[in-house]
Amino acid sequence: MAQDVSPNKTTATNRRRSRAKFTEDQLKILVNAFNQKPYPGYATKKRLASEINTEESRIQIWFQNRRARHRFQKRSEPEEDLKSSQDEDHPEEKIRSREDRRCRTSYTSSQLHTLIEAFMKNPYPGIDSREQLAKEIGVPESRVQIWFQNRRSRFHVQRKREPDEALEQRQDQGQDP
DNA sequence: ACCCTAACCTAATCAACGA
DNA sequence: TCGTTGATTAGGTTAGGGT
Repeated sequence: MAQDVSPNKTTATNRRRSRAKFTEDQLKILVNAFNQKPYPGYATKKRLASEINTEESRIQIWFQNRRARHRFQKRSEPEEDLKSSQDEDHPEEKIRSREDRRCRTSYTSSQLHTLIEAFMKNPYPGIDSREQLAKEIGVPESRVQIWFQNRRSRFHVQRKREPDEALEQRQDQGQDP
């Protein structure tokens, strides 16, 4: 698609975080945990993270990717396997036992100010920028990443809503759907 | 070249908190 | 109670590292 607000590549500040390589032991623990609970709560992710010595955000990403892969496979093989697997959700039971989320981060107005300013300069900060920002305002880098994701998403939505009007005080880098 | 998958993205939705 | 916004999800894309 021609939707390229994309990061300006080679700029050092837009680099991705380096790719993790899990050892077999680590993978074994992750896969095992996944088979028991594909939707772990925050406490579980935290525990796994310290167990295999990585960050909680890596665990989160790993589970997301793993679930996606599984769904894809299931689509290929719609039949088979019906009952042999363990557990299946009793909806009610599952909803009740919805695991804990990470508690909501609340930002001070000065932290928000810093974030917003950075967003206006570059809505797609790379790992280095995010880490620096995180250090500056004293929150984990993963929270900064989530903040940018939400901000971008809502920025896009807001834009669709108001095609015209309020076209006065906006400087954008020229992009139109 | 190709494959696998971590990293990253958007859009929708859940849910905490304050006015 | 309701709007704002942080957290989580589905589902898709980008890119690093191994073959």
